[in-house]
Amino acid sequence: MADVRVRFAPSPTGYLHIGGVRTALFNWLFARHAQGKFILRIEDTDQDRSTEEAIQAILDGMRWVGLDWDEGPFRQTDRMDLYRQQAIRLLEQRQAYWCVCRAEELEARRKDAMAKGLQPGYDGRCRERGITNQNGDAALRFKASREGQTVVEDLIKGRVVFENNILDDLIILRSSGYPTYNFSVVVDDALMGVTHVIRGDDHLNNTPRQIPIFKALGYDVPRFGHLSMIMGADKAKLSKRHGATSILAYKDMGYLPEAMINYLVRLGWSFGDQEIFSLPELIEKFDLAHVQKSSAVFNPDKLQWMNAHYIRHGEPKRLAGLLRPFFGQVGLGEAAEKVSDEWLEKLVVALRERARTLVEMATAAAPYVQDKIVVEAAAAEKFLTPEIAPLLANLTDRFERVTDFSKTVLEETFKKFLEDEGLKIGQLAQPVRVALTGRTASPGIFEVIDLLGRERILARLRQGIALAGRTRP
RNA sequence: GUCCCCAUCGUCUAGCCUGGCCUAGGACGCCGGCCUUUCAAGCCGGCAACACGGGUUCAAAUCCCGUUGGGGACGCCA
Repeated sequence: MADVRVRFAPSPTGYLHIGGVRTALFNWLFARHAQGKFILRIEDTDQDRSTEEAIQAILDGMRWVGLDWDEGPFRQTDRMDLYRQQAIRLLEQRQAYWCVCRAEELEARRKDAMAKGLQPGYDGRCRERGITNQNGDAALRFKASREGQTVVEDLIKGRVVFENNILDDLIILRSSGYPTYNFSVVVDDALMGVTHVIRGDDHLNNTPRQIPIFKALGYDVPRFGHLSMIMGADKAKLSKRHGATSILAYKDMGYLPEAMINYLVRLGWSFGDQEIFSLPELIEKFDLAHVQKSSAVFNPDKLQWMNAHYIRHGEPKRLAGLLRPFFGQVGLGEAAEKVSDEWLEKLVVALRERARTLVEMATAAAPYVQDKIVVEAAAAEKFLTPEIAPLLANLTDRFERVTDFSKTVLEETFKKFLEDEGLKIGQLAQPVRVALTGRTASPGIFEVIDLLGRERILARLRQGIALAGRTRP
């Protein structure tokens, strides 16, 4: 077989959403697996709705998840001559004709037909009129066959048969001279040598309209594979209503691209019981045969679990770098600037088991990056009691006398203190935790100590003693 | 309305093509326990599904038909 060539062809009429990324991912994986080419093509023939910002957002999104392309990004608006040439060829071959029906008329007729329960398609009234495009404002229609069947041997759905009599003559060139989707895709897929068209389910009905165009133009028809859609919790096609569906929104919420990829690939594709896949593994194992035919509901909980997994197992150094931009978002921007990369790495190691997103991690980092903390009232109430005050004071004295303020020495000092006082670690760890972090939950107490450093430990211990010793109502 | 697609725990799925190994497996979530300096993580256990009805067969989650349900498409959008 010829070398595999696939493409991802989004239209820049909005941001790149989850569903688009999954389609891109499946194409990308298919290409990488087959050592073929992955082409990025921007379908911007809708002059009214396409925007430069959307193109940028698509590119940024693709880069963020790491889906790199071998060719492109091509823009259809740069290829107008090609479509017009091909369209004229069809006209000359008498496989296309000019139509002077007005858009408004067509719309009215369509509504009328729908209301009467008839097929809403174009009735073909200009089909045999032999109109010449004298005024330059006619649309060009493809003359579709009304007989026989068009069969799609879909790589995912299997054999799908369409009766040609349900097809109408679709417009391939608008009166503006711009090609329509169903025509430009065919021309581009043919000219770019695309061998496999892997796209959303919502295009399955377009396939029997596109196949005859490939044939009329004399090109090979590519293989098709139609992916089921991703739905929201309400089982409707994923849209803005379902909250953050822009892929970049997930970046901002503190998700890791590898978690996103891993989650998305499992939405419709499986390899036995396996859930976690590295990228090389995905490239090696991905195939269309194990792609689910039915649609899948997007499950934020599982994505979050997946993200937590990658945070826990990720390389601390990289995570630390990814974490930095999030401090600003949680109001720790200034405090975090003073922090060294080395220290931050240590912080990541301490926090990664309890953070599901980078936002959560940044939030949890507050007591460690800030100089001053506010002790939660309930925590102080419960653990910073008058009885604990002297113990805290004695511990502080011991810490003050320590000259080598290293984790090991501090831990030894702490344990020695427990021994001398005849205490179990559980009796003192919680009060100390509350004094040092202001919270009842934190990483291991010795990790906390290691993170804070002498000055802050002593200051917070003293603050804790003060809180514990105060008289209460 | 017409056409097309789909149908296993709440959700993602394995199994289906090539019927028996299925008392239907895994994962997320949920519940309980263990571990434990807290919270997590980890480990162990639990709840929970073959949409329905007909066939075919010795045997059906698996094959066939129908019903129901869900989704998508029917644009001078893509």
